[in-house]
Amino acid sequence: MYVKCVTFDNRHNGIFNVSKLTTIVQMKEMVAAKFCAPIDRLSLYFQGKHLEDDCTLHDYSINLNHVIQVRIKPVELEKISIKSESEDKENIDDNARVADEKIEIKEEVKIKEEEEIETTSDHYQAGDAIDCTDTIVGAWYEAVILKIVKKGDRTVFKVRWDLPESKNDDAFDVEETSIRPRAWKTLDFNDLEIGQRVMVNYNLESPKEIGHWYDLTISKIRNVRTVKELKGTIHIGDTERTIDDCEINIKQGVYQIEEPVLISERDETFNSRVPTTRRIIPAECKHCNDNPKKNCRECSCTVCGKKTDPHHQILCDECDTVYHISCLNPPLAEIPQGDWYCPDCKVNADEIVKVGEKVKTKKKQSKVVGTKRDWGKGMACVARTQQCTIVAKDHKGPIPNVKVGQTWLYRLQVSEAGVHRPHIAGISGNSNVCAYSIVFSGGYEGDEDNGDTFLYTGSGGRDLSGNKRTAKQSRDQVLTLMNKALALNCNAKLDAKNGAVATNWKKGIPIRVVRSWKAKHSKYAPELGYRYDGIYKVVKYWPEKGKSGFIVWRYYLKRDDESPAPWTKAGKAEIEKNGLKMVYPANFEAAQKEKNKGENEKENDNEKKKGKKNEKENEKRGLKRKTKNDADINEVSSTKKPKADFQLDKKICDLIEEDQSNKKIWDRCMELITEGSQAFNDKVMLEFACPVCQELVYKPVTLSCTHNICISCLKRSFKVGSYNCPMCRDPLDKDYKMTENKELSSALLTLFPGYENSR
DNA sequence: GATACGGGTGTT
DNA sequence: AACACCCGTATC
Repeated sequence: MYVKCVTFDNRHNGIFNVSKLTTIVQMKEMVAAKFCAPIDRLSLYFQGKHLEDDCTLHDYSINLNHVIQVRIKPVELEKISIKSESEDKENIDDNARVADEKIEIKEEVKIKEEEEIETTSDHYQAGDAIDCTDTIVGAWYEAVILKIVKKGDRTVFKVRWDLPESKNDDAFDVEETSIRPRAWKTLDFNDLEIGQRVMVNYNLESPKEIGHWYDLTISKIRNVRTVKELKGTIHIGDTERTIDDCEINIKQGVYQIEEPVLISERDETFNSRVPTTRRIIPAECKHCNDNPKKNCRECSCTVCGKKTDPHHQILCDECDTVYHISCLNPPLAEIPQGDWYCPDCKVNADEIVKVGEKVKTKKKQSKVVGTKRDWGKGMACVARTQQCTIVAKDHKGPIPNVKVGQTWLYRLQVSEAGVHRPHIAGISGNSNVCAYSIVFSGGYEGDEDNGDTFLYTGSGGRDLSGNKRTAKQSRDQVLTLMNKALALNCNAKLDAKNGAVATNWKKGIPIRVVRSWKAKHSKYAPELGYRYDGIYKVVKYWPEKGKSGFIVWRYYLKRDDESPAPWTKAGKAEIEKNGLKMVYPANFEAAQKEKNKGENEKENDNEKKKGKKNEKENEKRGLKRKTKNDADINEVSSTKKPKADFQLDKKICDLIEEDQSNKKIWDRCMELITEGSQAFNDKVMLEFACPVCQELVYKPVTLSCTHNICISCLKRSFKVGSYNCPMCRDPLDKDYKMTENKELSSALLTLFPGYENSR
């Protein structure tokens, strides 16, 4: 698998071919070589965690395309001066790097030395109860000012959260913009007005549950006798981020936002009006809702559940489970010094705690470390890096922007493209609706391929115990799950006993068919990877005793697609015309190139050797070229270099021509036409992405600032009082009349047929 | 929680 | 070349 390493300053980066069992030390060696930095000055981080030398990438769940941060520790100042004086021979690059670091260090020191002088503020003083936003959640929490200081020319407030357990030494620095006087006045629902800004409780993830306290600009009030409804735009902290159309749970109260008051204008009531209770926020333990009277084995002692005697409770350094030391077996007399692991985590005493080693391998994952196999170099278990959102998961028929003949190297990429979503399963569908797509891999005995028609076998009836993914038939297949789904595509009444024949096969529900290169006995399979072969339909299906002796369900599929099949002469011409190229995983080609480059530099290979090398490499990877008997297949000479002479349909050209208001954007897209339809379509999708919903614009409005927005997205934005272009903030009139750019609409819909179904 | 026509490495 | 083995992931 491939991972990317980047320094914090983004000055160095590189892609590395690693396996799950690659250790952090090995990783450091690779990084050191590539970044020309001494290994002992490297620190690696992943998602904020420091990576320990003896652990593996697997221990930290580092997967394909993940990014590891690299810190090159600066050398201490004195050392630099000695070094640069004594080692004049150091090359220029190195000197420059060292010099840079020197500056960095000086800056660090400067910040540290910055003096804090106690000062005063017009609006606040020490001891004030305030509300303060935090940078992570972006909500307002109760806090107290401890001190006001001057750092250089900045006024900084030293505050702490107003919690029973919070102490004065938990103080942190904030700017004046992040604080305001403590809210105290709850507003009557009947007094609320549209456009008013108030503070409410909202849960971003599950709006019905109790959440944190955010500012809200009210956009809708419904107040009838039985129903009280409040909607509006939630503001995240003091930033520009907002979320429109949030429905507020008003049971928690609506607070007035307090404006800062000059200290000179404060009256006696100012401090006394601060509420004595704290506002509600989500419980830390969902299990017991933080109820101190309730026993809870989740957030308290896992043995007795009692919340008593917190000073004698310990946390396992591995799994964070809580134990009373007296509840342990055998019990401990006192809290142990240093790391402590619970009985469950301390399975293998000699695996635990080397000095300085903090992160342990997780219980569930430790098994893999025991294997000798260099697991994880492949694509078998990696996660998707992209999601197809242009159509819904249950989309039937072709995927807009995916042409017949498109191939992908791995199933993962087919999934990312939205053509066939499951990673392994051959049939994608819903047992109550129909099947959407299948992969024909010829993996079942009796699968027969005649190109335009083929015999497909259902799934199931295999013993997959022992964590297997495939196996021999060991029992009868039944017409349930995906087998039933595929049967529903047939234009006939479902018969789970005897099967059925379509009355009019063309009227069946379309199925996207992907042919796998693993269908070794098929003449129609691609040489490598997975190829979209277009729409097929189920002509008939029936149960049958397979070679294994068990019943399997068979399906006879027939092609029903306007585009020529990829194995025909016309189909090959189409592929060439459209410039369809194999889709590789992200970074795959770059890493491959890198690898070849490295080897070529080493051996100073010539062009011919390079070619051979590539072939050899591919062979090693199991990507052998297939030799096949293609006697009765119309083949276009494969020695010819693929060249895209793709041209847009006249119909589309005319539609584009009509969309004069976007001429410049279309011109930019047209520049890519020589690279084939794929490149062109990708560009169109990029250029015409709605800045609000990030999808291809649907029913677009073209603003005078040239930006295109979905009419529904723009309406939503207006509804909450934002009268600007969402892209460039160009002001718009409150009464701006939104009109759909019909020309752009029809051009896009013609270019991406079926797209409107997903909107 | 069960299911799945992947994609690797190592062994026969 | 065939097979045994193993795993994380997405979907139902």
